[in-house]
Amino acid sequence: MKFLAIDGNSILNRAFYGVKMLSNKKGVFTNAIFGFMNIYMKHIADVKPDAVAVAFDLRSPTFRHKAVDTYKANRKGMPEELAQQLPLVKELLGLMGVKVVECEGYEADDILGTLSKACSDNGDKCFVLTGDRDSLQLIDDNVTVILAKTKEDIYYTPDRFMEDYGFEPIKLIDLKALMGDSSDNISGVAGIGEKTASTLIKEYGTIENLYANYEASDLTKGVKTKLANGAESAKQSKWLATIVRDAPVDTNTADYVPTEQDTAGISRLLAELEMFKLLEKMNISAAEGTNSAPEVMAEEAPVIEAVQSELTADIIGKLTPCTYLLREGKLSVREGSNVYTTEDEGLILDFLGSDCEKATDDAKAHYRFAMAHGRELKNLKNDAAICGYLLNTSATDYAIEKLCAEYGVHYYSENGELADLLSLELLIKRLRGDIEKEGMTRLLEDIELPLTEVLASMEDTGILIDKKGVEEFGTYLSEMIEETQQMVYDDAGHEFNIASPKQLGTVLFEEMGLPAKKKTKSGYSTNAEVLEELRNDAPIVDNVLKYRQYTKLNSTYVVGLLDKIAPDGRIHTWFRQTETRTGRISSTEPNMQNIPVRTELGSQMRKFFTAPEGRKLVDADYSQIELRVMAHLCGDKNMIEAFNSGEDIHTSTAAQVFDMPSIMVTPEMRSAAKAVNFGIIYGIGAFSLAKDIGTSVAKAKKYIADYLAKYSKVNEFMEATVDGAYKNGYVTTMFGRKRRIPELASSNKVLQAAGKRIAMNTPVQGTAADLIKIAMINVYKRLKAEDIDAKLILQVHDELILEASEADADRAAKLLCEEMQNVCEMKVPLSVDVHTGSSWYEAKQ
DNA sequence: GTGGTCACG
DNA sequence: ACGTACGTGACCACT
Repeated sequence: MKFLAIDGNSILNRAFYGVKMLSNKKGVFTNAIFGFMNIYMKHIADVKPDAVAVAFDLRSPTFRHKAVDTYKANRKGMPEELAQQLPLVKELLGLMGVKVVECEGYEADDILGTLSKACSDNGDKCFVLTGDRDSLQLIDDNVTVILAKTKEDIYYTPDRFMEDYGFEPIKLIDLKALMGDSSDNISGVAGIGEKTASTLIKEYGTIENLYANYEASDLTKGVKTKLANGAESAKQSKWLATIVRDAPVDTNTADYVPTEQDTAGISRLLAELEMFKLLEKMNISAAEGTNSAPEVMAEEAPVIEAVQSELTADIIGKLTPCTYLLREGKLSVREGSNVYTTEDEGLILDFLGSDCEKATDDAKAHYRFAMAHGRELKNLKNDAAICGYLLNTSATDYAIEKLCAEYGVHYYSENGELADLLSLELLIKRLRGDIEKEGMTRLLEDIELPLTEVLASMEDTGILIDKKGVEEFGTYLSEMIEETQQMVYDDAGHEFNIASPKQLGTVLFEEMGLPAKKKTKSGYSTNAEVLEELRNDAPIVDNVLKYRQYTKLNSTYVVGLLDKIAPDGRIHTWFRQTETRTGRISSTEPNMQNIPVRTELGSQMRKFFTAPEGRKLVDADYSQIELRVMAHLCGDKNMIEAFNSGEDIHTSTAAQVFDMPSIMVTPEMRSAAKAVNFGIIYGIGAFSLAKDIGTSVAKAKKYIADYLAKYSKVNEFMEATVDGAYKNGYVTTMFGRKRRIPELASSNKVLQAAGKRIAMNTPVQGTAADLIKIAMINVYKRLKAEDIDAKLILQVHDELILEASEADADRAAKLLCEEMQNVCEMKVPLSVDVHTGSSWYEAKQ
């Protein structure tokens, strides 16, 4: 038989350090489990074993011998993030029918030693999977050690070992006895390192033989002295380095044949851990575990034998509150125990436009479907994806099946295509209850759900783009790219791919010998910040920067946007409402929230976003909304006063921090104050501030200290927010939006510091997001109510853009400005700049 | 699929 | 000793 023996601790450890930190919404870390399972599944597939054992350490204080109770004492204790994953891996393996082996007083490699010896004695083939080279001593004709490395695995057979080490595997023990191993507290022979030890073992084989013969040998005097002094230590080290092969564990290999796996249990555990990809990989449906999930009350299960019939116009008129789904042109509506279906477009539109209260899972798509046909979606009362998002802004996917698994809601996989619909009703009930409990009902009903229709309308309307203008700009850029590229080649003396950071690094820092300032994981850093510093050192640098600018504009904006022009000549972006951790919306395909504006050349791009003949674009943006939100949230008198004075906020900050009248503030002082203001919003750090304004860390520290002294309530607010985040595991915005911060539970200082900054930033960024969302809803409603010929078309976080008829443009601008300014009563005024023009470029002036 | 880079707020 | 400000999305090279 083929036996696979796995060093659980070693593999889990490798997985933990090799996979980026992951956690589920409850803050349970999962990266090691994830990595372990990937390694496990790969080797099951490769080895195809008949029997499997996973061994774990279980050491008692009386381990081995009192004299060596410091053994492995200096090995770092397991970090908490890893420790909490250990029992979960064992549980998972148990559910999979795989035997977990632990033995009081023995380490995992002792168990592997014992099992592999049993196999070897039986003539069974044994594969030992580990990340630890110590186990290579177990290799023999029947035992192959698979050494798991970061990039690849090495299958160590006796031949392969001989090739690498030049002696037999068993002599690895002798090698270690000489050279020692600090991580295992094996002292070895003082003064003998890997090189000498290896030579000695190749020559003498074992330490016994070495000690019997070394005195008469031609070894140097120094080595002889070291050996003589270390004789006792060598002997003890050999004993320590020897893996036990007779631990008291079950050595009947037949007992390790995996038993049947508990698919429901696996599904429940992995859903809890939010490891859906793995579940898929294991060919288990995410829904399988939920039928027996403890949270599900039997009476909550809906009637499975729903009466199915064709939807008719007659039924539509009589529908009471219902849930529905619209998938690939097929509508299914559930009302009580009835399910109605239809593929008739007219009926579907009639249903969407009916007065019946509705709940679904992707309302924005349905609004768009209705709008595209000049119809409406009326009385939409709930959306499962939006609820799922509000309850956990960090998930990647809010599909019904996953939400069911996550919230322990019954999922009727046996009911085929209607499973989602049957489950949706229960799901909505559950999610709605949770939203209520978490105090987010108003956020859902007054902000997110109404916003869905606004976003749908914005997507549906789109923005006109001057295709010809963009193409001409592209032609110009192509010429410039060609020209700049040639100059770079000339400077370098040969052609290469300038877009490859690797090749560029070689050219700049090796061939041309420019000073490398920063390194990335994979080589030299060549980003703009680094190149900017080298600008005066060589002409190639300037040309590379220009090349980057031109190619970025061309590929991302010219080519990228031309690719997205719809038949109506407009760009219809997708606004994502369940994407960001903070509550902002995002924009994709194309991203209309990062159209260039900061550079002269880049901003030309905005000239191609236009209003059609007879219409105008109206653009309004909040000024320093996040700082104003901060002033409101913390209630600092000085900060509020600064905003109330109507003076430039950065000048005002400089005046207060440097304690002088505004008129004395120099541009440098203002710019430093501006940087500090930004830093405050991001969760300040002296290092980054220093880098940003090009000063010393010490000076940056003083700026921050002076700032926080002047605005003491800001300091108090930040501290209170971070404290609350530690206590609750989440932070909230002014309108009750929540974001969980699992980073704060980490014992990794860097991660925890990042968690603190997230805690400080999210209430501010999130509240600003709440505010503009409310403004959008109000603007949308008023434009309709007042019958103004204008429509919202874009949102860029603190900026809203309307397209209006020339006749209504002024009214629209006034309305837009009013709604944005008056969106909410605050302790500071909200200031809005509004402009009108024929293009986005003009309207932003 | 990941990392580097760069566009925006 | 190490990394270094918050939130996004797109494109390219490379594995």
